[in-house]
Amino acid sequence: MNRKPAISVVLVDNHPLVLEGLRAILETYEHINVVGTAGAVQPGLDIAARQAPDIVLLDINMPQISGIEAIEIFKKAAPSTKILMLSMHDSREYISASVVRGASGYILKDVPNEEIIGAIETVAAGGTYFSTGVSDVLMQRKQTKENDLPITTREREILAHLAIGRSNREIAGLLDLSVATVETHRKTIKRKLGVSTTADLTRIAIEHGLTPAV
Amino acid sequence: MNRKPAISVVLVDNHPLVLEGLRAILETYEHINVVGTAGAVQPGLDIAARQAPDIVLLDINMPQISGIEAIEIFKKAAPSTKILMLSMHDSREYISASVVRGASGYILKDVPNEEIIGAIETVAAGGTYFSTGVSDVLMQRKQTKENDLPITTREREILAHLAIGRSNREIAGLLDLSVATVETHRKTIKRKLGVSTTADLTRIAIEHGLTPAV
DNA sequence: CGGTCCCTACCCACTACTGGGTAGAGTGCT
DNA sequence: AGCACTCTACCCAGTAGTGGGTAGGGACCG
Repeated sequence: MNRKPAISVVLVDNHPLVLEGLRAILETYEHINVVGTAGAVQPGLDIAARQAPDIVLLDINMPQISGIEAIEIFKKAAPSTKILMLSMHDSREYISASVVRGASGYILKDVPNEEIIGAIETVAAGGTYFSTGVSDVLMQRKQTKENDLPITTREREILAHLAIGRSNREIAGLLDLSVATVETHRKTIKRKLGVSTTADLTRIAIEHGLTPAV
Repeated sequence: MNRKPAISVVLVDNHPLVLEGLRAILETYEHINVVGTAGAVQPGLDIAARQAPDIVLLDINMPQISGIEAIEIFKKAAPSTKILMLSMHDSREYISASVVRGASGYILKDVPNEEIIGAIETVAAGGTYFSTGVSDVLMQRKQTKENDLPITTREREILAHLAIGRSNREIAGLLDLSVATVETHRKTIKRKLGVSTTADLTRIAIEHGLTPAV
């Protein structure tokens, strides 16, 4: 059970409970070595830069700097360290955002202890690990992304405003455009998306996460 | 430090990490006695019914039976036991729902260990404990609820449709009404709510949970 | 340099929505 | 019965959005 060299792990989570729990769980395994814990991104970075651990277990929901944003910062501070995300949610956005930024894995906090250990071992060995269900989410996400909205940046911006009920005039005012221009964009968007009503636009905007997630 | 009789506590949380973390934290205090842990409501109930602990620490987010629903069940199974809710979120709905059902306290999982201990002591002594910020939320909630939307059922229904961008005609079709009637409702809603644009209606509908939470 | 795309902006006729009314039928309360 | 309220529905004049065009300037690419 202890043939491999020990895996060094740093824990970053703003919940003391989770930190304690993780430490307690991981310390029962001889081949896993918790070399530091941090309650926020910055102290975590300091530890990671000094220790260059094999793995950073990074909570996704943290105040100030979120775990997602922190991925790239950790990658710079300790390039050889693998990032394993910890989350309460199997949210599409979080998962794909993590993968895009270079995380090696994404595990949900409610999985059995053994799965967490398995994930750490897999990622330390250079692999990737995603909790059951997470892979499906990624596949779904990829599909959605591939035939993502075939509209331009400006149009996407206009769509976001339209979707929350703003009038052409309001949008024109906000973006410092002529009302006529907004109308043109609106027409183009509808033509490109093959819809004719505002309700359809709203629906599409919500589906694609354009509305500011109230 | 150990003059008081020990406080018996049962932990119920579907996250093994949180259970371990809580146990680790609480066991460092001599006057707190973790007499059982459970990963779901049902086993927690069995323990609580047998042990009649002073306090049940109950996670709010659990599959099948949520912590909120569990409050009343625990109250029945062990009437003398105080319920202290644990949550990741300072959500208005959760907090007020917990209070209404008889929880003695509500603490957020990201508070310092000392605050958790303090909460347990306070609740064991017959008091109530709410994490900083939670009280404010309760006050807010009361206000919001009291002057909730002053519109009729029918108007609320129309508003939900309007807020997702449906046209008067579409709504008339869906509800089997004359377009004129929908327009009248629309006017009444705007007058009652004191707004003039569709964007305002959308905003209000979202704030009050009328939009079907996509 | 020519082609393509994006962003901007306008014209025109048509349709939808707005905001001001009024009003009848039904319900519930006193 | 009288009153308040809700839901329904219409009229009218004004404003906003729609759907069909066209078009110039700028960026990018071969």
